[in-house]
Amino acid sequence: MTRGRPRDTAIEGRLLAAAAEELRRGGYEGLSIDRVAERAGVAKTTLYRRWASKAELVVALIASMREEIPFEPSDDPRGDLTTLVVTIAAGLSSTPTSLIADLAAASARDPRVGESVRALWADRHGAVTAVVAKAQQAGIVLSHVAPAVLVDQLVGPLYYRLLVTGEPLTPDYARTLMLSVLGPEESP
Amino acid sequence: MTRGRPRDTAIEGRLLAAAAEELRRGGYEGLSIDRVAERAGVAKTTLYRRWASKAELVVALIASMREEIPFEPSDDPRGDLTTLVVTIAAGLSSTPTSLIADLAAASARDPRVGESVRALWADRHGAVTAVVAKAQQAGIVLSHVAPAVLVDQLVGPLYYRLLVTGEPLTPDYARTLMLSVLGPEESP
Amino acid sequence: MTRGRPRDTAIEGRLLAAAAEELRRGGYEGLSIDRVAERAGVAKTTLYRRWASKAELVVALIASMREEIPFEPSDDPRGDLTTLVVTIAAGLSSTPTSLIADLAAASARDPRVGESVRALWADRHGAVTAVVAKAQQAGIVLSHVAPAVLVDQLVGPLYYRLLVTGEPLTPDYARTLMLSVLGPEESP
Amino acid sequence: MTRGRPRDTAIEGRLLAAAAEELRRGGYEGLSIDRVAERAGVAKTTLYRRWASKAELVVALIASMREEIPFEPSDDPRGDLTTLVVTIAAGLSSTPTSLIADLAAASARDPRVGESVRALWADRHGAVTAVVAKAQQAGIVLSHVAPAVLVDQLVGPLYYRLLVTGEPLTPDYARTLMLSVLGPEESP
DNA sequence: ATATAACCGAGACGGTACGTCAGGTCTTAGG
DNA sequence: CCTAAGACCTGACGTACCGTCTCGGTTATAT
Repeated sequence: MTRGRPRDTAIEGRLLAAAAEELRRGGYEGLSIDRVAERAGVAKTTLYRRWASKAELVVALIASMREEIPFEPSDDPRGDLTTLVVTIAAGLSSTPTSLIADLAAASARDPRVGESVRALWADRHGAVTAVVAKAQQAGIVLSHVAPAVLVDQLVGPLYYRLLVTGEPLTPDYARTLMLSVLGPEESP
Repeated sequence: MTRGRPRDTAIEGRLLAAAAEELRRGGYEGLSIDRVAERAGVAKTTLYRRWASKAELVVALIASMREEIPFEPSDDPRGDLTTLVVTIAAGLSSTPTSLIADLAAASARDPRVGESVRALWADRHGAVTAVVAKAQQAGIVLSHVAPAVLVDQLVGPLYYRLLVTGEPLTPDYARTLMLSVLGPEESP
Repeated sequence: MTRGRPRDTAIEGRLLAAAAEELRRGGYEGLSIDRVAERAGVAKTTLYRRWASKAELVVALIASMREEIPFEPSDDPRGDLTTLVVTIAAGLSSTPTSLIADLAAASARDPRVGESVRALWADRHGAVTAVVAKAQQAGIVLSHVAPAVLVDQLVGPLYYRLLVTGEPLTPDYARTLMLSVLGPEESP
Repeated sequence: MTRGRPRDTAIEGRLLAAAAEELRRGGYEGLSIDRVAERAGVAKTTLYRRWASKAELVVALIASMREEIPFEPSDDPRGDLTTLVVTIAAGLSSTPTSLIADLAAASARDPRVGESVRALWADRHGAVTAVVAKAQQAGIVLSHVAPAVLVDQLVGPLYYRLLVTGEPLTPDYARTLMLSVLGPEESP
């Protein structure tokens, strides 16, 4: 079925490592395909066989850098949600802002990149959505609005602060968001 | 004291106008210094005499793009807020997304650009904050969270959809946000 | 061993042809790298891959321009010499003066260019030298001076008029030179 | 008659000195008008008021660098001529070759420059012509050719060597030229 | 004494070219 | 079918230079 010389599996790792180093130094703009290939000791063609553009390379890079968020929903939707939002905020603020902005820009320019980038956030946001729905069913949360909207109001402000106002994403801020969206916890 | 030929004051305007048009079409990356100069009917050197790089040009451009949004608060904070959010959403969705993303990216890279860009949104967001504060005082809105956070939850989702999820910014969506944040209107 | 895509051999020719045309029109100063590349239907980088600067391009160009002048010595050295000098004069005056001057200037600046340029004239001057030597042996010409000096006195005035005094190089003038150097023809 | 503020006579000297230094370092191409003006502590306009172009500046510079050749014709045309040719050769070889070539090139491009440059050589060559004519009248030199042609054969080879073949201009060579043109001196 | 004309410094301006760099595609030889 | 190497195209970048121009301000001479 698959004939010919197989891909050297080690190459991908070397390329991503090289790209990571480049990204670390000069950001998205400072990342040069030529330099990445050279640093990895690989021909440019070999890189392009794996990712069709600089944007895709970076998407893959980010994807590889992201640690799986092992998330086990408990019986406490409110607690779960807080954990999730705090984790997302932490993840965002530990990534160079310009990178995230660049990914957004690349997404806006090229729909295919957009798809990849959205896939990048997908599981985090999916997890949030799931928990919010669960909370709604449990009656903890206002049910007169769609869960997607609540998610937007939990996660959107994080990106907003990051990309627009430039204010910091502290865990406290994340918890305040929770409070505002879910309302104060009822004392039993 | 030492003067020399004064700068042609009309040129700066023509350059910024040309740059604005370029930016509108192709975003930050698509803005070419050569084309800007040509479109303005000016030598490239004349442009570089004013701004030392593409980045500086864009900073100045953004600063110059800031338009006043005449907003007259009425006695109905809820109505005012809806108008504002819908207007902001309309403004955002009528601007090329990539441009907004590029501005965010440029902001993240260069603090000076960030300052300019934030100033760009300042009026609008300021108006929202003012009205939210007023609504809180009138008891229309939950008062257990800072007004700034409520603003984030009204405006943030707009940018989030625009830059991250790519979903459309309909007036309906804006109204739904309002509903979620302020709660359903009380029937008198 | 390490190959890569081979250079397109046709390109060099096209570039040199384009450069020759440019040189013919505007001399060294008028030769624009951008125009040469454009005329050759080639990217500027492709040109720079071959020659690192305008000067190097011109060196190569001159080297390539060297044409053979088929000259068959007869039994009549005096006639041969006249033919040669008249031909050289005609060649010189049909070439734009500024080009020749530019070549001289470039030669003076860069020894490598000088070498190329000298090689350019080599055949012609070599032929003159040969015939002069032959004429000396035949006793037609003064033998108390080295043939090289006589050649200088036949060819030098041509360049002198061209580059210094600006006077025209007529065939008559060439013949007058001959007469002065060889003396009047003896009537048999 | 001549109203207005008179030119500052010191400036011309400073400009020429600055230009000379520039020329010494980088040749004609390396001479930058801006730098000359700056080095002379003078505005560019002030320079252009004196010379209309870089070429004219250089012409004036050369003219200013040329020392008067005080030449007193004696009763010995042969000796006079030798002196003259040797002096000219010395003058030429003490000037950077590229400069002379550049002047020739500039002359070919611009007739006005040509005129200036020719004026530069005028008196030297005029002196040679005068002495040659005198020698012809005295019967020392072949009279079947115009004096101008003999001059060309004495002076032309100097420029030829300088600009074309690149061979050195030794006093010996100058004397050999003399010998060839005038013939061996008759022993009385 | 007061125009007036030409000077001077400073620097903007248009135009043209330079050489470099980046992203992406294509071509060849070899594994 | 992959890899390596590198040529190629497109297009932009920022710099340098030339020669012109437009200022404010400074001398001189001519009226």
